[in-house]
Amino acid sequence: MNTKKKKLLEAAGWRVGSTDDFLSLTEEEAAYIDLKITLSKKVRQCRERENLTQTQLAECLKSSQSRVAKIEAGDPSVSVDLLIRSLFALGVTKSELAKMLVSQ
Amino acid sequence: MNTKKKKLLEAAGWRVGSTDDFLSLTEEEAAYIDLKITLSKKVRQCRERENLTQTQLAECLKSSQSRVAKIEAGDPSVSVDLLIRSLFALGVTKSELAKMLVSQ
DNA sequence: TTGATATATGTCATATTTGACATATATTTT
DNA sequence: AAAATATATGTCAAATATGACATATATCAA
Repeated sequence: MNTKKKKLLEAAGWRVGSTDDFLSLTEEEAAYIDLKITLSKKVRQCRERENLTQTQLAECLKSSQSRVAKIEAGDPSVSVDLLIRSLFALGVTKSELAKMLVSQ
Repeated sequence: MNTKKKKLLEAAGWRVGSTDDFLSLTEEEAAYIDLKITLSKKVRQCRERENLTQTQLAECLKSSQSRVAKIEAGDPSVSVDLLIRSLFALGVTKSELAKMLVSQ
């Protein structure tokens, strides 16, 4: 995946319509970015539901507050691995994760 | 002795050196590995359904045959990112991906 | 059998992701 | 208001993932 493309997309902000035809993304690139955005939003949702600070979640993840901020910001430097591990750390199950993908 | 967890690790191709290693496996680590195994199986399923060789899928992914083999083997060097990008490259949609997580 | 094609495994230089840190900016509390 | 707390952003060395390659082992057709 083109990192520059992702960075551009992210810098421009996602709220402007769909990502599909933006910068001529392929279907799979769009799906991948869409997934990352969905997951990043869910991390914030779950963390706030658990009344945890970013610092507290960072401790669970053995990471840092700044990285949690990036996770929730959908920063391009954050992998799907880390997003999903964050959700698991917040107690999300596989079936709940599945629901997250479709619920948006 | 949690043999279930050990089997999870071994099925994924992880080298479980000592008993201590797999005993320290937390629920979230187990969920993460379980997810990777599920996804790797689905990649093979989808590729075979499309009648593609590993080499052909590698071309789609701009990767290599050896990496596709590792993807399908659930090799620990393969990220969830790559697993999911592989599925998207095979035409899997977000909602289909969601179903994959629960169907096993 | 042989040869052709497909998949598996090991290694490695490069690329990407990571936690950590500094520090800026919100947000809340007193 | 200031102080305390929470979140955002930029940077970077170290850790991890990656494609590419060599080569081993299947699988299958002739």
